[in-house]
Amino acid sequence: MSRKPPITDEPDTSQLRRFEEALPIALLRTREVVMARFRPHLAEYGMTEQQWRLIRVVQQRPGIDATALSEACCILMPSLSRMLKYLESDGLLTRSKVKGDMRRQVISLTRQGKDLFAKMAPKSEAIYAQIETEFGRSDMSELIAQLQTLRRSLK
Amino acid sequence: MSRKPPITDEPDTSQLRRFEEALPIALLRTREVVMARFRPHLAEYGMTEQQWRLIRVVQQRPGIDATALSEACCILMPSLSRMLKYLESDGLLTRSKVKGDMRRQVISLTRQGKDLFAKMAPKSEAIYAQIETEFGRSDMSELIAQLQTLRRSLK
DNA sequence: TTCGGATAGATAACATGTTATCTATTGTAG
DNA sequence: CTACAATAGATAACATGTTATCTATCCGAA
Repeated sequence: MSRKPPITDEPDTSQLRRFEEALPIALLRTREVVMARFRPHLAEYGMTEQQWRLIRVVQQRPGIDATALSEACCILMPSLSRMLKYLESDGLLTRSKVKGDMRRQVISLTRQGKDLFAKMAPKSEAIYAQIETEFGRSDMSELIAQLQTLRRSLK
Repeated sequence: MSRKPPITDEPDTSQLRRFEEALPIALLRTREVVMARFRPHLAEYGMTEQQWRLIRVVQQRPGIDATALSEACCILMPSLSRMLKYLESDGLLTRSKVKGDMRRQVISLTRQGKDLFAKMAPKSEAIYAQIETEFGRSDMSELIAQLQTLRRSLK
């Protein structure tokens, strides 16, 4: 009696529950539900989720270099390079070389980029607060803490 | 004394913590750390994360239709259409029309698709078990439960 | 000092994500 | 029965994700 049944055309109900409950898909689904709240707001300003993430980080850390921005935004360098090119040509941010290390570049928001952030931030905050209210403020911070603990466990 | 300070070139440290701790980025980072454990295994078989997710669901639910597969895998229909086209031409799955509703199609694994699943599944399970061990089995199920609770709160 | 390794960023190539729209079919109110 | 809305899936167009590779610069050991 092997514990591995033969592969057949029948549904494998033994693993169905496992997949539906697996951590990676749970993280993905949850993120979808959360981001669904933000998407209409982002769409009003023609921003993608990633572009907004990037703008926010540069607003908080003007003069950040590309590598640190990539890490902070969870956007890999090839994607980031493309995005910076477009956002720069759209006039939302500037890139400048660093004296002392000609490989690096530092990034800051233009006036237009700062204005965009200022226009979008309040509602973005409001949406986040609403999510916090619906889920529960303490549950929210507990969840975030657990996620951080998991990351530390696996690193 | 406005609570909204003027926008300057100085780092806005008041919101830095918030972004780093925000739920969407926490979910993203955590998913990255988890998936990093699976990627080498997937790469050995030339599978992307999404392709493997799809294969697993079809293995568990042969005859599933495209809409249900899209929902189960968290892959939007336009992406799914492309993937099914390629995976079918690679001989890993089949699509067939449904008598009674000519719009729908049902999907099943070919022998080759089943063999691929059978080859990959054990190590995939082992990686998952290892993650469970490092984080803690009970913490893991608690986290998954909390994620589900959050999804229900927001729906 | 110099040469080889390391680092910062860009680019190529292909896969997937996202929104809008399209076709074909099905269900339904009138 | 018919016109119309709804549904299943496909396609277009563009943005991002992912791996591999490339260039330029920096750094450290011989």
